[in-house]
Amino acid sequence: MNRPTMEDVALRAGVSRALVSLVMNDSPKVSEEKRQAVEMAAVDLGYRPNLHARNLAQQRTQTIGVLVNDLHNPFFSEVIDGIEAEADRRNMQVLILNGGHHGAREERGIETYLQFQVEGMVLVGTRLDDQQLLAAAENVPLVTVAAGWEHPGVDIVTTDEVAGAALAVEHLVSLGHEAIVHFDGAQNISAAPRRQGYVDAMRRLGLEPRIILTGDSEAAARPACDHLLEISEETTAIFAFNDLLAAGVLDCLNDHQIAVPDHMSLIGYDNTFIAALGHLSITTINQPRVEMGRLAIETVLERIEDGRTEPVRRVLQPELIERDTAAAPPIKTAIASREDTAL
Amino acid sequence: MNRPTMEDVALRAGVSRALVSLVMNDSPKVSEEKRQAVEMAAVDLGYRPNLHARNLAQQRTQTIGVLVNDLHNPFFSEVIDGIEAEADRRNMQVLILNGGHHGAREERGIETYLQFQVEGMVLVGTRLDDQQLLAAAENVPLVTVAAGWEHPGVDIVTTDEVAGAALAVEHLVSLGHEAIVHFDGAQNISAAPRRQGYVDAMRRLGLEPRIILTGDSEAAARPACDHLLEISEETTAIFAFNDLLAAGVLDCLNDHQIAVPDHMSLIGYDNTFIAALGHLSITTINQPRVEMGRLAIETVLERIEDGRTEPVRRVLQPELIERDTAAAPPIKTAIASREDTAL
DNA sequence: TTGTAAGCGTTATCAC
DNA sequence: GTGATAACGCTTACAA
Repeated sequence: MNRPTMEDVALRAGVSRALVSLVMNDSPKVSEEKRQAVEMAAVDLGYRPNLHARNLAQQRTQTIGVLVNDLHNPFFSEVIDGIEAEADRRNMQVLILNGGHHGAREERGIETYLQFQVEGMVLVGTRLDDQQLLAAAENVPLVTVAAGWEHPGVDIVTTDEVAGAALAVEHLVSLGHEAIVHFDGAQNISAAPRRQGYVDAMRRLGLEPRIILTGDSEAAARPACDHLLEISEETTAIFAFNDLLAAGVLDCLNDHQIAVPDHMSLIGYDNTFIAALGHLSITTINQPRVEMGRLAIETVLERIEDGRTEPVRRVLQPELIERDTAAAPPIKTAIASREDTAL
Repeated sequence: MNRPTMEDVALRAGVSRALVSLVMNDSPKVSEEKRQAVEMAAVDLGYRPNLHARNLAQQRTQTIGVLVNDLHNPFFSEVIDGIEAEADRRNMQVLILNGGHHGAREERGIETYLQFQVEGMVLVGTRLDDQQLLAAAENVPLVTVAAGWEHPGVDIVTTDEVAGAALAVEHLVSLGHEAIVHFDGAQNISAAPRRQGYVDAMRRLGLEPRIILTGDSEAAARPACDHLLEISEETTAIFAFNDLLAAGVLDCLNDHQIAVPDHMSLIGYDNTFIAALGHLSITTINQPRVEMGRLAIETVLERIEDGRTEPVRRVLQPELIERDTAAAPPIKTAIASREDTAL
């Protein structure tokens, strides 16, 4: 026999299908007697409600679709923690789909969610373009986390990345650095605001911004770092697009016998657990990831349950986390003889 | 107006609902003319098939549920890569649910999948007990990855972790180590086989196993490491339960001014990107994670599509990855004056 | 090739 | 309280 249905349970309990439904949704208006009978029958048969039938009949799914750019990046998994916790609290089921860095996958993910009739979508760090975003937002409440431009119809939860980058620059300058270069995140969705923040802050402080197009992975660090050391003798600090990149830079500097932070300071971004690894201990910029996830669910639920219709933009504040890779620059003479005094 | 349905599309295209269905599932037996008409109507209306209705009518979901123990651990995200790639190739949709280290969440996840009518389930590193496992396996093809005991009705994809641990021990011994201690994974599902492999290998080589109950996170390393250094002067090598733990140990040794690998050798497990981080460069044991994911889907599909019924157990081989944390032990005199010669 | 009609397993609206 | 009965949106024989 196939999976038992409500009909089967009803038959066995000697009641009607509707009564079984009421019991399953523990409605108050059902006699204790019948309730017991139904519950027994259900257990005996190993009955399990069919979610599709339920969703179809109920015309709602209580489900929110989460699409994440890259499951490997620890940044995203912590945002998911916040999302799951809040969704649990609000009795919403969440589905997770992984973009895997692939635009096509992300598009398919959105389509899947739409067909699934999710009641809301949360896009975490995805790089969908405006058109795709808006197309999706027409059909369902949509909030982007750590990604995405301003758009009517799309809610945004993010941190002020421009300010975050400025924090890094200001910290380095306050330590006495002037020749600070930025290893930028290339096509990563957050690359632009961080670059912007870096450039603005440098200019504001009367310094010359210098940017090397790099990327957002550890591997991307090597060529950029090698290049920098080749062309520039005087650089004393690097502001890396993210922690992963910073880890790569650290490695490269190590190979080049350049001590951190004695001869080169380094700041990352995201404050993922990578930066916290004792052995690396990278000074970085924190984003409140769990809170971002929580807020994303809250925000999307405002549309679903409270019927909000104007877009909102929630911006959290980044924070400097001081660790061991940023310190005062070496005195000039030390720079000149970098080789001699290296680690 | 609500979401358009097939009915709406049919009306607009001037055909029957069934015809629309045929077009949607691009059946060959529909005239080019009508197909065009239907497609136009669908686009005009922004029609999107309702997955629940489809699943209900079709009596299948083409969906495999993946339940993963901990999204933070990079080990799991790579298994997921393999799962997604293979599922794509085989035209199966995968859903991901996160156990988040929580037994209760895992149970709920299984229940959700069952109600969802998934056609198969993949459990990655979960710690469900036998009873829960079997209960689930009764309803749907089930394969565990890197987790779970032998069970009729449950397929297993794993690596030979006993052999993996032995690999670590043998490598250290071949370098000349004798006083090798194991920091074990406590309640982690893989702790037992790795511990076993360590003990067996040590005994086989005539050495005395020494185990310190530790855990599976970076944070767990500190107390164990402190403890070890307090009680034992002669230890020359540590075999850590996993890379994360090894990273923590590295940090602790660093604080204690013990040079790695000069005065202490260290081997991790999993070969996650943590171990590969240039700055850490931890010698470790590799598990072919992507292949494990791929194989998991293949295995579950054998039951779904080919109707296999006897359980299988697919065991892949682990592999030693030599990096920079394991070398010959210091000569005896160096050990005695560890403090003096430290980094 | 196309249309008709009978499900798929629930929920929801009514009467009783 | 409880039971018919009509949706829900789609697929799938079967007929035409």
